[in-house]
Amino acid sequence: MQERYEPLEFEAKWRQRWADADLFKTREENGRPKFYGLDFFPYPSGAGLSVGHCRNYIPTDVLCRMKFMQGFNVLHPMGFDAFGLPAENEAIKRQRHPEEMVHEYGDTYKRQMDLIGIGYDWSRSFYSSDPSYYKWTQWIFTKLYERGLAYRSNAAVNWCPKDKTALANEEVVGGLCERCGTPVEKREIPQWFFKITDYAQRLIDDLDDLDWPDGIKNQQRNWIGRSDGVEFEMAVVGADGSGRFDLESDQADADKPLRFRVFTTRIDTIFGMTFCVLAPEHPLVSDLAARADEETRVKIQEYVQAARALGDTTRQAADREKTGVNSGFHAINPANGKPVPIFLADYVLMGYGTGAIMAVPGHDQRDFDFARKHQVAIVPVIAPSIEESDQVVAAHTNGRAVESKEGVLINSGEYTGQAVAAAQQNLGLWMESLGIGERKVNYRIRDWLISRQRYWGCPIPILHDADGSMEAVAEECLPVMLPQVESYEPGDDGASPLAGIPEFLNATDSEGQLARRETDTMGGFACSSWYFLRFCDPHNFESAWDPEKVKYWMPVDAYVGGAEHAVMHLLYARFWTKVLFDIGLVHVKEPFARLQNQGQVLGLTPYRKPRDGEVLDVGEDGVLVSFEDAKNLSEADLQWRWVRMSKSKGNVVTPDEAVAEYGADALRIYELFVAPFEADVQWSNEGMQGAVRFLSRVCRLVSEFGPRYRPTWREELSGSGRDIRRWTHQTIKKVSDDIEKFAFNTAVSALMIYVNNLTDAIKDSSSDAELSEAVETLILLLSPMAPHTADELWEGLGKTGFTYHADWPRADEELAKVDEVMIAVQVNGKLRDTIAARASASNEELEIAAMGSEKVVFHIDGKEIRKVIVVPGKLVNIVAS
RNA sequence: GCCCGGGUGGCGGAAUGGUAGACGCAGCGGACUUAAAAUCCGUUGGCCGCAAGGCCGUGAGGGUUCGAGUCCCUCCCUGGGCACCA
Repeated sequence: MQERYEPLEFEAKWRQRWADADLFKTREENGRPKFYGLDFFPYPSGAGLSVGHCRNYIPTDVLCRMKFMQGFNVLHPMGFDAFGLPAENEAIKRQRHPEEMVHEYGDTYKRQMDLIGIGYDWSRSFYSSDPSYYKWTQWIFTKLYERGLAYRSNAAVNWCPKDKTALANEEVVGGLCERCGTPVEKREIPQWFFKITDYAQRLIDDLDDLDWPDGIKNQQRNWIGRSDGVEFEMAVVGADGSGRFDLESDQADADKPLRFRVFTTRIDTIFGMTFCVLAPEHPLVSDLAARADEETRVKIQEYVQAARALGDTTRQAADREKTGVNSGFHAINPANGKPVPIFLADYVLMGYGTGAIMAVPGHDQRDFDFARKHQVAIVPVIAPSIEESDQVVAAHTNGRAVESKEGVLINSGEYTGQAVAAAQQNLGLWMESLGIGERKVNYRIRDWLISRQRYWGCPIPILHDADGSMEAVAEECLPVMLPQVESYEPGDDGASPLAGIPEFLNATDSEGQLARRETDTMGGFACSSWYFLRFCDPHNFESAWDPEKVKYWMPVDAYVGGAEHAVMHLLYARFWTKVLFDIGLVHVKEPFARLQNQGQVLGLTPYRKPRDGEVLDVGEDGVLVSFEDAKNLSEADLQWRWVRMSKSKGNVVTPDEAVAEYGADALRIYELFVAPFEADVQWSNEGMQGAVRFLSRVCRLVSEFGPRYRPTWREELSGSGRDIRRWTHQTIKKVSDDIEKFAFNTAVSALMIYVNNLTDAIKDSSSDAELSEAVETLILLLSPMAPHTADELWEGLGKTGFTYHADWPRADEELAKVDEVMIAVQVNGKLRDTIAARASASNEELEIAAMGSEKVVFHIDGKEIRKVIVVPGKLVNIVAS
């Protein structure tokens, strides 16, 4: 038997045996509860896995292994998110075809996942680029199309000039392409969208029932961005401010009354409106320009042109000066009938609300800044109280709007004196009663732009008929196969490379007429929005899935991955699931009942202090240097930092290296133990060494005890090793509970304590039966975390088969109970002594025992005892003065 | 600016309102060794003390409580997300 942890001697052997036994093939036996454990669908990168990625896969594996041993049918699959830009860009760079490339990379991932002992059922694996998979991605697209949830629209979209494709809003961060950091441009191209906005409210509401990290739920709520407010109508009047607009003009519809609608969340401040703003793209702008005098018309047109020319990044920079132009027209404030000037300004966005606002400079900082620059009046209408209205004026003098919702209305006609909340309610009702406006909810989220003008994606299954209409490709004609091509580089013209392939492009519609295929492909997030359903029934060629199988396995019970997907994948997958629920194709409204985000593994990385005048990359305050160069730098110039492992930083540790040097189980134990699951960790060779030591101690304990091991210990328990049995059953409970709640670090800690205790206990030659139970239990509790070592030791005890097939130990609450406890004795809240007591001791007994302590007597000497607090099993606190 | 996290020994971290620092890493002392590595044993928050013991201590300040790392208020630092979204 192994006397120390020597992974080279047995780990590979066990992996081979597991593979030979098909150990991780999904069990679907009747009468067992199910458990679906899933890792985020990875894109297989050419760099392979780092030990950072393992931080995702190891914990899920531990939980799944324990669940299986507890008798669950466990679904623990893995596949590859192979379609999409990262793969295609990599393929272009390497002059390879993405198809063969992703399979090669996927094989590497699989090899590495096997190397660290992850128990995936590979028989269920697939690539999202497999026609047998994307056929059904297309099929789901047609389902959305039939329901009006997939539509084509000419829109000003975010275009990445480097990746040469349109991007979803979620893929644009701070005006830059999330993937390559290139500033995005606005382009008017017909694009495909999914109508996720129809589901905005449900996507917010159903978060409540999910067992997800609060941070992620919050991010989703913020991204969807519900705002409750009032939308109302404003009438445009002549420049003199009187009467309805009916300016004399030779234009035919010049006397048509002009109106526009505004949305506000602060209807309570309506009496403070001193101007209105239209977005430069607002449809009313051209009407106003047409009716304006020559000089103003030119000014308006110039401003609209200038706004259009600005990129989103510049235009939406929050610290930019507020530009704008006065239209010369006015609008009537419905609350007090007063006319206010209408400006055009690009700080108002056409894409949100109505593209027009009522501006209240007294209580909105943006309006305040604009009003100051353009000399518009600022009227305070909210104050802490009527008496304290001067505070508001003082703030304005200091250049600040008062955005607080605390306080009451002032200068607000009959509403003066009302609290903000009441006034919001009352003004909303008043507007509704007169039909001027109504209370309304707006969402920040936009529809999901799904089309990409790229080759390597799932073709959108749509035909453009000769008459200009569109139709979805019929199910029996799916999949629309992505053609095999030599060259697939994207062009600058906004057209997909597929548009240049006549054999693909030309097709016939359902009536046999000539038609043109849609040539855009779907962004990768479409493919990953349903893969968790396919895993339930991956070999189904008749349909996307058998509803019974999905009904059995869904929802995912533990979904594990990085927090960076908080609002993209997780929102899209929830949306698709809801649509499929509405169609009746799945029975769950939410795909992922429980979500856990693992922390990252950081590598120590050398940086050099910038030289004078050196320009740094965005977000960096030093210059990345290679480990070689670092050796030649002076200590003053060199800075070591902990940063996320990545190929480009040169700080990656691969599982291959870690396993070769320390062993797979050591890597597993280290990553589980080093920090809480969700925390970032700093990679350390010393820490790995600690894991090796722990596993060696386990081996030594089991091998030293081995000769005394009694397989029939159950019949031989004598009642002597009470402590041993108590540790055993306490540890079973602790480890089981901790794994369940993703507290792997404390689970390992509990095993370490257990091992330390048992190491002492075997020095005593008695209690062999109790120790036999303990050693068996130790191996089984260790099995999900260090499965190779557990199986090796299990066999060493003379057992046959795998620990994976053994029953998970059950904690006996009676045995876990302590019969003697240490009671803390405090005087005035300060610890003065600890005393031993029976666990069943009554409060009175504890109080008497505490009073009997010499140390306590010393501290209460001469004082009056005012109160004694007894916490059974814990402490006695004597309050004396 | 808004919304979430997080500040505990030299380090990673543990602690249902009830003995702060479990467990591990690093350090120190010792055993084994010709020696080193490995391993094992002991020790390790700070200050005072020969010791017994005492005092201080969970970012800062206040509060609630018999008792606060934990709950409440104010502030500081820090990580992340969103951000001209009306």
